[in-house]
Amino acid sequence: MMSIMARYKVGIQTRSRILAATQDLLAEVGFEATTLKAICDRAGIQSGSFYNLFRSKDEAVLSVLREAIAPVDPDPAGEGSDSIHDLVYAYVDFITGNTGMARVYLQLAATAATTDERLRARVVRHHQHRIRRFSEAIQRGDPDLSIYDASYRAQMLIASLNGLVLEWTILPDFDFRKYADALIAERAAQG
Amino acid sequence: MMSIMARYKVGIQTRSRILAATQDLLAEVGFEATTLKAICDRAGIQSGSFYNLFRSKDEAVLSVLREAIAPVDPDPAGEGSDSIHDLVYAYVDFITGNTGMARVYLQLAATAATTDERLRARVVRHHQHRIRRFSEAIQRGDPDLSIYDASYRAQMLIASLNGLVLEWTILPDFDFRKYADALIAERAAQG
DNA sequence: TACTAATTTAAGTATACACCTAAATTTATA
DNA sequence: TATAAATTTAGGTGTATACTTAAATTAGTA
Repeated sequence: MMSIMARYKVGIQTRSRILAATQDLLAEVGFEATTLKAICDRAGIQSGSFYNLFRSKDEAVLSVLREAIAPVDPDPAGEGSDSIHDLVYAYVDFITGNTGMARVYLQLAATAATTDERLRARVVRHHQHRIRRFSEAIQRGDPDLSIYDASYRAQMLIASLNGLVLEWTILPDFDFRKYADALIAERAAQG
Repeated sequence: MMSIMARYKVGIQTRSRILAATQDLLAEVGFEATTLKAICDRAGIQSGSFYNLFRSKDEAVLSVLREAIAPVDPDPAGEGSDSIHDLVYAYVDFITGNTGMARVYLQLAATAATTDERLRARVVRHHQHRIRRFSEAIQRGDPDLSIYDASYRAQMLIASLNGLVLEWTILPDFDFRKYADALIAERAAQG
C-alpha cells in the first residue's frame, strides 16, 4: 500500500512548477506583470489546472512571497544571539542573492499596501518584527544602550539599508554591497 | 474681439479639473487605483471629454507627476548656491507637505520602472540629477572634498532619506522629520 | 439672431484580466 | 484489467480597463 500522498503525486509536481514559475516571474518582471496567464504559460498548464491546486492567484503569489522573504531574517524566533552584523549581512545576502526579489520587496512595501489591506497588515507586521530583532541585536552588542536608543538606531539602520536597495533598484550599476558595508562600519562605530 | 484663447476657455477649465482630480487620486489611492473612470468621475465628465483634451491617460498622469515632483529640487538649474541643508529640507518639506505624493514617489521608483521603459528612463534621469545637485552642494560646504567623496556622500544621504520615506510609508506614525533631522546632523558633522 | 467651432455626451469597441465548468484523460490500486 | 479518484484540458463567463465615435449641446462671434 502506498502512502496517502502518492495519490496526489502528479498534482504536487504541478504545484511545484506553478510556484517556481510564479517566483521566477515575480523576480523577472515584477508584481504587476505576474498575471495568471503568464504563470500558467511558464508552468506549461491551463488555468483550470491551476485552480485545481490553488484557490486564487493571490494564494500562489503570497505563498511564494512568504518563502522568498523568509531569509531576510535568518533566525525569526530570535532565540540565537545574532550580532547586528549577522542580521545586516543576512539581508545583504538576501538582496544580492535574489536579484529580482529586492525589487518585489520594495514593491510590496510601497505599493501593495495601498490596495490590499490584508497584505498591508502583513507587511507592517514583518517590518515591526524586523525592527525588534535589529534592536535586540544592537542592545546585545552594547548593553548600556537604552531600549529607546537601540530601537532608534535599529530603525535608522533598516531605513538606510532599504534606501540602498531602492538606490540599487533605480541604478543597476550601484554597488549595493559596498555601501551596505560602509553603513555597518559607520553605525557600528557610532557611540 | 476676444483673444484666440477665449474660444477654448471651457476646455481649459475642464483640463484643470481633470489634472486636479488626477493629482488628488494619485495622492489618495495610489498609482494603480487612479483609473480613467475614477479620474472622470471625480472631474464630473465623461471619458470622451477627457480624450478631447488629452491624448492618453498616461499624458495626464505624467503631466501631474512632473508638476508634483518638481519641488523636490527648489533650484533645478543649480545656479544658486543652496547648501546641502537647503536641499534636504526642501525634500523633507515636499514629503511631509504632499502626504500622498511621498508614496507615489516611491511607487514610481520601485514599480513603474519595471513596466514602462520611458518612465524608467525619466526616473533614472531625475535621480541622477538629484545626486549631482546634492554632490555639488556637499562640495560647496566642504571644498577640500574630492568629487568622488562628495558623490559618495550624496548618494548615501539620498538613499538614507528615501529609506526614511519608505519607513514612513509603511508605518504612518513614524516621525519622518525627526529622523531626517538626525540624519543631516550626523552626515553634516561627519568629517 | 444665426452661424460656426469647441465641447460634451451616450453608447459604444476591443482587450486583458481572474476565475469557472463539464468532459476527457491520466493515475493508482484492488 | 476494471474502477474510481485525481488531474488536465478546452472553452467558456463576467468584469474592468483604456480608448473611440457620431450626434447633441454649448458658447463665442458676426
